[in-house]
Amino acid sequence: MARAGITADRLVEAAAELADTAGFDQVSLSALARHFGVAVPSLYAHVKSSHDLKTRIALLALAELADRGMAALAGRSGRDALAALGGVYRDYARAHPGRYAAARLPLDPQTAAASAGPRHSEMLRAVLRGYQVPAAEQNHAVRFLGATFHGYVSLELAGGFDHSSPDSQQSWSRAVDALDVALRHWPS
Amino acid sequence: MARAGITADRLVEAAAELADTAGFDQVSLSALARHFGVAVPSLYAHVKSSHDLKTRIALLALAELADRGMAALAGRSGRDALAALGGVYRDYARAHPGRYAAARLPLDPQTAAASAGPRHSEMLRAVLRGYQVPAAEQNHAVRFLGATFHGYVSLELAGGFDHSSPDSQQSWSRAVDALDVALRHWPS
DNA sequence: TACATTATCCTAAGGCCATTAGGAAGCGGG
DNA sequence: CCCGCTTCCTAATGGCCTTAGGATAATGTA
Repeated sequence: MARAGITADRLVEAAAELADTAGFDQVSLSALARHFGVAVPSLYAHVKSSHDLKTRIALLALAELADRGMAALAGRSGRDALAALGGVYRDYARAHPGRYAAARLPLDPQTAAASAGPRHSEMLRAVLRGYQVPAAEQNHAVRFLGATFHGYVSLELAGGFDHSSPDSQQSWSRAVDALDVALRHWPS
Repeated sequence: MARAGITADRLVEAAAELADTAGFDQVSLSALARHFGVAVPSLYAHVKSSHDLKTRIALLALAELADRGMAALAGRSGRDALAALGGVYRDYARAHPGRYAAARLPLDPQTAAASAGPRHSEMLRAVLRGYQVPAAEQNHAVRFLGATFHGYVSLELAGGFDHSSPDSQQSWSRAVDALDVALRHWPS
């Protein structure tokens, strides 16, 4: 019987692809086994469980997002950096909704610490360097930024802005402006 | 055989309770059948499907949230109204995480239109009455507010703020301040 | 009260999914 | 060449959702 040549990485890649096209909740070992023309239990040679597979998608998404974020932030500051980082999140979520959903998965503490998650906080903190936010307020501002980015992307992805004018691009632009204002006049 | 006295409402109430205590993803017809001491297919006399049940939890949550929001907004304006409405979302999500998760479920257009969803936009719009946001900017601001509220609550619920200082209450307070600033200096 | 209707509940059965156990077969190193 | 590791298989278990069709309790009516 010819081998299918499955590796953990190829599996995760295919799973991420499936998540983006069919929805994260459609990711299953069964679906992947069908995709690779293989029996379901065969996949257990590569991943520990269905949960393990989903966690790996999350780690992939967090890493891809962090890479793009770092690239976007390079050489930018202030409002430019803010818009660039926000744009990365938004664009990634629209291009890869399944991966983005995976990235919101709760991770156990060790996994989270070893993930690209910390890099995300660092990126938000880097954006703040372009504003005069007091040191003691940095964490608050990071949380505020993260919340708004995630919230907007999440609502947009859920289709919340689909059937009402004006189009989402304009609202996004305004949201970035509003964040810029809030950071420039950070309350203390 | 004694009847269990199940009604659709009691079913949804129990499901919502289960969602809050065990997690929304633990809500299943099986679990509810066990809870009521009844065979699983019996539940189909009251709900059309598992999806129908979850949708009803979402409608319940949206309605409860809207009721509390309306009550909190009564007699308040400006920053007070902003903080009150935000507090309703945050407190509800912390007290009823399962219901809050249900409320984020995508609804088909008719169901959404008949739900309490529209009341939520109205509440956000009511908050804006306390600020000088131009009419053409109202939708942008509504989306911005909704995104930040939801984003913050969502991250907090996922445990994102659990293991880092300072505590989430302070960050929340700052987030409300930041929103207030953004609305008072809305970019146009 | 007796009966018919309806709503509630049941068992049986089929399908999809995840997981474990244990066996066969490809593939590379010695 | 062949030993061993990895990959893959079948078989079996158990959980979930759903439909079909039958029995029974509650309700209203003659």
